[in-house]
Amino acid sequence: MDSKNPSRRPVQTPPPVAPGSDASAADPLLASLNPAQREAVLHDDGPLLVIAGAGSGKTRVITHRIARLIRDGTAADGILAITFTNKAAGEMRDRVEALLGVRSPWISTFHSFAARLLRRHIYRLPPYSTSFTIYDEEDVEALLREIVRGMDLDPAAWAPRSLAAKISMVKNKGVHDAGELPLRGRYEDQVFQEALARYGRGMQERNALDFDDLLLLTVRLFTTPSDLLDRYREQFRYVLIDEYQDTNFVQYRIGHALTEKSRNLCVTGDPDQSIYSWRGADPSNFRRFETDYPEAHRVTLDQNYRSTRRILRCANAVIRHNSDRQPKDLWSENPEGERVRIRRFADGREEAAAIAARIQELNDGAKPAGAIAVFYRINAFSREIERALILSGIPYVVVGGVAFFQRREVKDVLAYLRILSNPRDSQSLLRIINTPARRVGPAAVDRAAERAATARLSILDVVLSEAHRGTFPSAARRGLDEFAAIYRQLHALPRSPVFSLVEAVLASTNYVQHIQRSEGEEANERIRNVGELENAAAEYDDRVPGGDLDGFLSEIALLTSVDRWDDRKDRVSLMTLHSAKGLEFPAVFILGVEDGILPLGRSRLNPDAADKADLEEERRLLYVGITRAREELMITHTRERLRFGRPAPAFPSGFLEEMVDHDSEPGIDAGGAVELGKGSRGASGGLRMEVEDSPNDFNSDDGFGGDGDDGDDPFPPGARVRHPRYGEGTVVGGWGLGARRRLTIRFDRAGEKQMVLGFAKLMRIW
DNA sequence: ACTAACTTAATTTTT
DNA sequence: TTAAGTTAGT
Repeated sequence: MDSKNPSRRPVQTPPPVAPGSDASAADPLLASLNPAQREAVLHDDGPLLVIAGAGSGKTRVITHRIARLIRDGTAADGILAITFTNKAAGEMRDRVEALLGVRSPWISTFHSFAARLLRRHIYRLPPYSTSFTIYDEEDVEALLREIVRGMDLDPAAWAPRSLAAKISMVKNKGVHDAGELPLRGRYEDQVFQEALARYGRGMQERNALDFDDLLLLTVRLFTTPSDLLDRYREQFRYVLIDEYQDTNFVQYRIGHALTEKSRNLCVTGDPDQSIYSWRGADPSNFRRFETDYPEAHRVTLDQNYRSTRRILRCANAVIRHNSDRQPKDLWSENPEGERVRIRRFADGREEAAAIAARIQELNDGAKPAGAIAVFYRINAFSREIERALILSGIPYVVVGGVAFFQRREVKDVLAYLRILSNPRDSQSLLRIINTPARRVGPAAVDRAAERAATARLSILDVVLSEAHRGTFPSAARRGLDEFAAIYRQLHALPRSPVFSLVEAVLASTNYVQHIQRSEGEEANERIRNVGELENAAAEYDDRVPGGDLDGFLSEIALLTSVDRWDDRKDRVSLMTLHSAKGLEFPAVFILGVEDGILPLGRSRLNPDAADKADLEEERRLLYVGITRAREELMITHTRERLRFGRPAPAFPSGFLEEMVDHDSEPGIDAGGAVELGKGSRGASGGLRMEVEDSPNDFNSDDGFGGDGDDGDDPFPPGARVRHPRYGEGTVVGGWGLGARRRLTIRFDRAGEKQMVLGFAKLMRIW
């Protein structure tokens, strides 16, 4: 974390000086490091593997190592450092510069590195050209939708989204062309192969790359015979890769290609924090590293400087339940700290209100809003907490969520810029050819696409050509004329500053007026967003000397969800657990820790749905969340959750029971749960969890509401319920526990039915 | 070709 | 609940 906000400065205390290391102690780059950290910083040539637990000062090690390499004679541009977010890259750059007062080396994400490399060299990989466009998910899905239509496939069975995911998975394994797919005879495989082939051709025609292409084509640049790889190997004497547990195979190959000769690859990470395997990340890259670099030196950092001991015990207790891991417990010399609070609420509203209330208390104490974060598993859960914070007048910022650059109005304006940059980007062209509306409908678009195909021209060429345009019906023709005029006017402008280009787009299209006309209440917000885009362009012009349109477009395409987050402002930060990776806050709230949410899916009622690997990744996600907290941690769940606007019963996550550290004194406070807690039936589970205040059913045998008749059962016999299909009825019996509980319900009209609580969309009436 | 009214699907997580 | 996609009427 950056230290601009004093409330979030790392709590690292200077560790004791290692015995017999006077020389080291005198070195300012080593003075504040513990022996293991020093070892990593001082390690000279050759591969280095740093297993760094949460809060163990990993970033410190990396920055100090870079600084040391430079001080000891390595040229700054002889070092390449890869981080997980652009924000982390920026902070690392600042830190290195602060340590040495020199220009920092090349630090960026894999994707940004690849984009920069490709801008320079992609001409070697025809038909791509330097002004390629980076497609985001939406662009990719739009193209796939077209392909699915073109292949006459059932759009339900071949949803663009899952198709995109599948394509990405394949690419992450290193397959780029359909021809490289292992051939099997199954119909689905053949269809997939054909779709992939069409997708590849479509992207090439458009001179467009998706996120995976950036990496894959970089590998291809390096493996296509030329002097290029040698040149970069020569340049990057040292390569460092952070968050190694979340790199994929293609990224591995990039790192390996660069360092196969020099052997100077340093990787840092923590297998317990691997949370992106769904995106192709492959933690076995650690193993691969040790195979490919058998001489690697290994350093483990397990002293935590961030969290209180209670928080750490909670984290250790959770992660210990993962079987697929090397045992590793974090330890700390930090104070014991406050108890970790686990709280249950009736519904999301109460949960949010309670969190807001606690935040208020913290604000009144020593913790400003900027010291506090709220994490959730899915973005949709930000709503309720936002509402509560607004109600309490607490300033907040949602990190990530619906990304700014994905907003419709922003993408429209960007589409004008993209078609300027890359005339082959027909996806962008089609987006704006009739936006603002100029009477160019689907029929005209189809026709233009057809003519383009037969004349072997781009659609833009057809639109720009007087001759082709003349063949359209008069209304569409006038619209196309108008578009062509706008395009020509914009095209004549210089490619920088970008700000002027944005202005020109807005002016020539009357875009703001268009918003006012077509949008109702949201018009103002959308206009504000367009204004923010102007700011972003101006800011880019200022910050990047020599930057042009291409640079601006690739930068915003590769922004990570935390990149736009200004952590210097004093606001509560709201984000997903995924976005929380790498961050830390004095106080952390994790909400919605419920079965089916965290772990997401249906693991408890339906253990087969999520396999063990998925479950363990969910557990790591919680572990990441817990270990973000420095002093205060509160974890909440509810008994009822709105699903698609309808209330549905919710059950505590199985992970909650795991938080108890059996081997040491209690660090968890599961008491004080509001209302409802009528007390548990017999705390028979022994010392499962220390509960101080009003005990709730954490103490019962399974951590869930029982099968009995007390206030803990959301649907006791006699309860009246409503079902969307069967109408109203009365619960007459039940069997089983938690979400798996089977209820027998006598419906007034439909008769008696058995249903599983977790699946049935039941609402209690009284 | 455009608009308004309808249906329906979606919730992982993100470069 | 909400957004996006579909259909029917102008």
